[in-house]
Amino acid sequence: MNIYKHFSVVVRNVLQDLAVAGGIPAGLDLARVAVEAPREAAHGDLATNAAMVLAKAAGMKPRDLAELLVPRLTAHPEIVSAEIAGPGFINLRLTESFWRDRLKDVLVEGATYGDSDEGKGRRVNVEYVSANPTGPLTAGHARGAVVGDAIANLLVKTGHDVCREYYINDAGAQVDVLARSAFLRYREALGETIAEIPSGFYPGEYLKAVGQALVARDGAKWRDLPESEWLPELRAFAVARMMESIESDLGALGVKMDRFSSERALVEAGAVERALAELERRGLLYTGILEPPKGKQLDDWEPREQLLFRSTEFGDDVDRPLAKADGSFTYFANDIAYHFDKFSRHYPLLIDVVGADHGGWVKRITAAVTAVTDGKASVDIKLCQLVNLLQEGQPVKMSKRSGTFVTLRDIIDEVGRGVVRFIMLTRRNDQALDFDFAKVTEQSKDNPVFYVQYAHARCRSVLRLAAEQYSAAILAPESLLAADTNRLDSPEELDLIRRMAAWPAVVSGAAEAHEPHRIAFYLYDLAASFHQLWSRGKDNATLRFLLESDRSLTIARLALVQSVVTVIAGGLRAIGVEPAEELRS
RNA sequence: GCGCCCGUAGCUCAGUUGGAUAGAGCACCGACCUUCUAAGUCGGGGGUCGCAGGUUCGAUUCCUGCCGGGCGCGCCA
Repeated sequence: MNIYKHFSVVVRNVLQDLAVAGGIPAGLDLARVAVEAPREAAHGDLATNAAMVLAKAAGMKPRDLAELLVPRLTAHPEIVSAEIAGPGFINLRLTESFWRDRLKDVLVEGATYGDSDEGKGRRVNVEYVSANPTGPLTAGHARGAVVGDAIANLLVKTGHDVCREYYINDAGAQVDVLARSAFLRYREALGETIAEIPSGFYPGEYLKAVGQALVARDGAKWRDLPESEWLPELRAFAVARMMESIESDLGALGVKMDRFSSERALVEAGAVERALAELERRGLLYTGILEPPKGKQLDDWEPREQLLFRSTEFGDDVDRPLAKADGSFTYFANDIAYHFDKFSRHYPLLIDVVGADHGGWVKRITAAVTAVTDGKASVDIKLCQLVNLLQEGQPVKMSKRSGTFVTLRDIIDEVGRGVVRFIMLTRRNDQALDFDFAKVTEQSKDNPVFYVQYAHARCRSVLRLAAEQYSAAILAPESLLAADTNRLDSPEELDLIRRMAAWPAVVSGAAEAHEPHRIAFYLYDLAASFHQLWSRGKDNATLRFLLESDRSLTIARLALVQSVVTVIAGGLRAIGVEPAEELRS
């Protein structure tokens, strides 16, 4: 149950009743009425701004309106008290049994606790990673991969029909460079000595395997042919090899795409012409001359007539070129075609997870999507800021040009998949993130992955011990569901229950905002609540979970512990992390 | 020059889409281990939410202008 949505309905019903009774005018706009958690727990369990946002329209003072609402709210069986505070807030306190019933929600729903059908099966396309197929995935790609995948998971949990998609940029000049670089390695594999990789080629060692594989397949077949003969074949071969490696790296991270879309295939199928025809039909194309960009030195700037898209009509700063001097389409034109293609596949909601260097591209693609779909599709672009790789606080040196860089695979091998995925979500996506190899594997409170996993492991340890001391039957669903949860009455226990009750709303909010980092922060808070409760048992033996002398209380506490396991495990899985059974090393 | 992102405790960052006395962790000071894992917990000090206006019952949040940091800026992808 999403408690905020639940009580939002309660408040709205009260307002309707009040309108029927003539206390307030009928037909007030209730859109801004909100029920949320107060910042300070001391203020109560929930707060509503109803009296404040409706006061003006109702022609009343906020507090007077609140006075009318309070008795009706208090009459609700799940509400203990309602009091007016500050400028007109109504603070609600809920019955303890309401909170304890949420524990039953967790136990009954298990792994699906927090899931909802809010998305109503709406189709969403999440495009992420989309790294150029010219080399292995790097540390930088890891962030986009994790963010995109977690967003997709959250959308699935909230009842959306999600497509995880990778766009292969296999149509530009960079894949020709790849092909030529692979050809060098091919000759090398045939026994030639390549002293040094010339500039303008990719120097990476990973291309040796591509050269060898081609020899294995075709022998010396291509060696003495002119470039025009071998280029298309080598390009296709090398791209396919790169994509295999990329897919396998993504697999190591636990990311599985539903679809790989090839830019080249799209272009060859005439998708660009179709998309541009769509824009033409709406009168959004013209031929003109752009002003030279200011503040940047361009020695070779020559004013030139070119095909332009009126992106300024949709909020962009300048109109954007669609055709190059040689008549071929720009990357932007292909991008429009690709987004139109996604829309044509019946995805009205598009999410693009891209690197921060795409900042300047947001306005134009947003404009293009609106234009080419006639406003029927929207795109949300999540820019992921840099990941700074550190070792004990010192930057790890990387240079893609010289071919030395830290790959995604290196990082996973070093710290594990779960750590990579969790740490990548410990900042908002638009905030730069430090990834310190020493810190992320440290077993301390300073390391959020460890802290959360430790809470889960502690819970599992208690459950294992319970099964030993009593019997496995004590942990059976029917045993835990029959627990007398009224025995859970300490502030720490109730705090933990309240936090777990918030989980469905956290999932819903994170999914709606496309902000998976909220899950990581929530899990940290939940873990803290649990560690607090745990340590109370240190001071006072009667506060431990397992009590020989009191079986009924033990069962109630085991129900609580099982719920914590369920919520933490569910939360970790939502961001693609496997919960740990134990951390003792 | 223009655009986008960011500016919150000494440091690293949250802040539930505009709410009340702005929160965590680290660092610092002081407590707690014959224990279901002390790899942890509790307490304390610490703030002009970059600055100045505006919008309104109410602004860290929205708008405008400055200041500071990052990224990007025709025919590359």
